This record gives sequence, structure tokens and C-alpha cells, in this order.
Amino acid sequence: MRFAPSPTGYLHVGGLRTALYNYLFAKKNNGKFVLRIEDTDRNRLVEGAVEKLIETLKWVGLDYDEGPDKPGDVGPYTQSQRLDLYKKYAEKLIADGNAYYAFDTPERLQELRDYQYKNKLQPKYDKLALKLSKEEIEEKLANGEPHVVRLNVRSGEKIKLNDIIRGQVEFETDIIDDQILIKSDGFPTYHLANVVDDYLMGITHVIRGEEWLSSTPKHILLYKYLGWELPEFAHLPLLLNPDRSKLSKRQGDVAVEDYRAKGYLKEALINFVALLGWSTSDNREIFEMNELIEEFSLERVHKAGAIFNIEKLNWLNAEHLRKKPAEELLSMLKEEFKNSKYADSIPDDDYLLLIIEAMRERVSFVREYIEKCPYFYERPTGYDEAVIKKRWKDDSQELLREYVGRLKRIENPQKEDYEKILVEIAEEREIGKGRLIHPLRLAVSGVGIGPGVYDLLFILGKDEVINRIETALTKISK
RNA sequence: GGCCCUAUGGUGUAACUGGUUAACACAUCACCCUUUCAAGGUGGAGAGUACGGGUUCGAGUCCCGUUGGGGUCACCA
Repeated sequence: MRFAPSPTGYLHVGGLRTALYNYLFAKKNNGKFVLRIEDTDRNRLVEGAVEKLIETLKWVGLDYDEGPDKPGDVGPYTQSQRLDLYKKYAEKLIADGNAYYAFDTPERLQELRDYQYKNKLQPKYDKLALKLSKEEIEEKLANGEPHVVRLNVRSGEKIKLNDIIRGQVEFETDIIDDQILIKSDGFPTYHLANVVDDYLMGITHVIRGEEWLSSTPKHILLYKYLGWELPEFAHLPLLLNPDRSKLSKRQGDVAVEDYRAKGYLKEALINFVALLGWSTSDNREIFEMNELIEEFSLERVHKAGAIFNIEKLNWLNAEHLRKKPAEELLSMLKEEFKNSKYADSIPDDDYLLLIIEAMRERVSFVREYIEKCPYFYERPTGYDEAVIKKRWKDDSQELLREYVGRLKRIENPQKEDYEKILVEIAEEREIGKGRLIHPLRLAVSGVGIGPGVYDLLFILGKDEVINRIETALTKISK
């Protein structure tokens, strides 16, 4: 198996899914997963793209057995380092009459296309170069005339493809163009390079996006002309924008790096992307990587394109986040703190651990451990007006004073103590606990929502609670 | 436009080789729980399976046609 991206700067989520399916299939079948860099387009090279790609792949946990930075049996893994190989096979194709040199100028090709377009003809190369005599070719080559190598497609044949996902697909060779195999700069095109490499690297299953389906017959022809056995093909459905067009940058984030930066967990991203076009018969939703490996099968990949629905990703993120052990959340949270406004005063571990448990069911992202409960890290800067209006009663002042009074008498109060004194007051005065709970929460946190009050009070601690209530008593009025 | 792929609620999917009122999850709404907010639980609304024919006792599942969507037609991958 292999994942063969071109280094254009970032890893597209569609690419992530392709990589994932390849990875899962390889792991499931005890095969190898190879990373190959397809950098044969010199015009689109992006500085540092390969490193970035590798880093991202590493982050999501798709480790490959062999790749540019992980030498193995079938290297090199970067196409620009395999040029002689492509040349060798191109020459073999030419020698066998299955490919040929062509010397057409871009202008002539453009004119040809314009003519064909105007006359509603199939746009294809007209095989003009095939009329050249052997001597003419020799001479042009000797003169160093710019040239390409084209695939010689005979018309009137049928190419049958048995796609694992789509079943049998047929193409007429008449509509297949004499694809350029070697460009005039000496680099191969994707078609040649990918076939040569897949064969030489022993790739048994080609799993790639559906956008490759229509050029597959060209690849099949190459295998045939080279006398090589065909690999299995599986063309994955595309990932779509909400308007059903191909997933693009214009309508949101498409780079894995973007989602990482936004705080999505790799577990959630992997889980989500796995479910875009694949499912188990019981419709299970939550998977860890090892479970995906266990369950995955190409036969259960859906055929139609899938819309990238961010709401479900958010839900999955919350699910995976909640599953994490406290220790792991702690280190992630501390990392998050470094980039927050509290970077200079990061609370100690014990304190954060309490918050983690109190907030666990209330957050979907790590950063929300900070954003959703700033009152754990600083005193309220104000009090929610709507909550004051709704919860602050005539007796609130007095009740809170009473609460503070009793709290002061307790040495080292535990969570139960905070509850006990509240219940006592409520019972003695024959009022509902809510009469106390809501003003208390407001006084101490400034807002009307959050973890259970007793948790809240206990975490803040006796001194802080007393201090905050006293401050609130001077500030809240109605 | 040619060729190819494709079509189940708003979204992602399920429904063994055709056989009960088309299931699950996300989102949405209501209720319960917790005197908060979440999480959790329960229930509701939401598709008669793009449309039209046909085969069959019976079709989301098979066949034909139509329509919609997508991909591809580069010296890009």
C-alpha cells in the first residue's frame, strides 16, 4: 500500500482520508504502508512542503513503514530521484512501438485543441508525430529539439477495469488521448511515474480518489504494454462542500493543519474522516485507530461523495476528549495555557486536575477548559445582568452573609461541607436551596452557568470563596 | 459537450443473497434528571428510498429510461 501525495504545501483532509484508508488496509492485511512523494511537477514545488507533510502525518498517527525519511527496500521514495527509471521504461515503450517521440510546439497543440473544440470534436492529440520517419526523429533528437514522449493508444479496443468499490467499469480506447509520459523537461507525468513506481514498489492495491478513475485506463494500458500484472484498484468517493461541489478552500478549512490549529484532536479527525464514506453494518460511530484497523474493509466503502459536516466532527471531538485520562488532559491543558493570557500564572497540577473533572462533561475542546470557566483563573470582572435580574432576590445579601459566616467557622472545608451549610441554612429558613445556590454561583463566578456549585466552591477554596462573596456583596445591587 | 462515476430524512450512514410500520448517529424540538450549564435518559418532527416505467405475490434492493449532482477530458497531480 502507499500514499502518494504531491508536496503542494499542506495535507488536504481528502488526502488524509485516502492516506488513512491505505494505512488501515495495509495494517489490516499485514501489509506495508509506503509514503511516496510525487514531485514531478517542478512548477508546483513548495519549499518545505515535504517536511510539513511528514510532520502532519506523524501528528495524526499514520506512520508509514517506508518513506523519504525512512529508508526501506523499495526506495528512493521521491520521484525526482527516480528519473532514470522512468526514462528506462519510456525507452522500452518506444522500442516496442507503444510510445513515441513528439516534437509539437505548445502553439500547435493549442491550435489543434481550439479547432477540435470549435468543431465539437473529442480533444485529443492527432498522432502527427507518428508520421515522422525514423531518420527525421533521429535528426531532431540529435539537434536537441524539445520533445515529449507520448503513449501510443490504439483505437477500437475496450479497457475493462474491476474496481473494488465500483465494480466493473468499461472504457473505449477511442476516447483516450495519447497521454504525454515524459515532459519536455525530462520529468515524467503522473501517469508514467505512478505506474512505474507502483509496480517497482510492489504496490498491490491502488487506493485513491475518484478523480483518478477516468485516467485509470491509461494506467492499465501502461501495465499491459510493460508486461506487468495489474494491481487492484479502489476509487474512493470524493469529499464535498455543503453545496455538493468538490471540497475546496473557498468554503472552509481543508488542511489538516487548520483543524489541528483549531484544537481538534487527531483521534476525532481520524474517526470522522474514516466515517466519511465508510461504515460498519451496525452503524457504530466511535472508533479508536486500532478499532478502525480491526473493522476496516474496502467492500464497505460507500460509492457516493460525502459532505464534510463540521458539526459531527465537533461532536466526535467532544466524545474523544471526554474519554481521555485526566493526566493526558492535564498536559494538553498546560500546553494550551502557554498560549493563553494566563501564560504567566499557570495554576498547579492539583488545581487543574480538579477543574478537569468538574468541566469534563461540559467541554468539546481543550481550550474550553480555559474559555468556558475563566472564574477558576481570575476573579469575576463583572456579574451577568440577566442572571442578577433573575436570581438576585431581596434576601440574597443576607443569605450570602449567613453563608460566609458559617463557612468561616469551618476548618479546611470539604466539598460536603459546602453543601451541608447550604442545606442547613435553607432548612432553618424553610426556603428552597435554589435561593442560595444561584446567588452563590453568581457571586463567586460572575455567571449563571458552570459545574455544580459545591464543586465550584470547593475548587476555589474557602478563602477565595469568602473573598469573592464579600466583594460581590458590595457590587451587586438590584 | 464527450466519456465515466453517482443518487436512502438537513448531514453521515444501515437495511444478509428482493420479504414486517425504512434503522442508527449528528443537528433540531420537547420532556425527565441535576434548583445552573452540560452530559445522560425518554420522546417528537423530519425520507416512503431523485423521478417515470417495468419484472415479481412482494423492490431502497433487479431491468430500462429520464433528471439532478460529481469527476475527467493539461508538457498538474
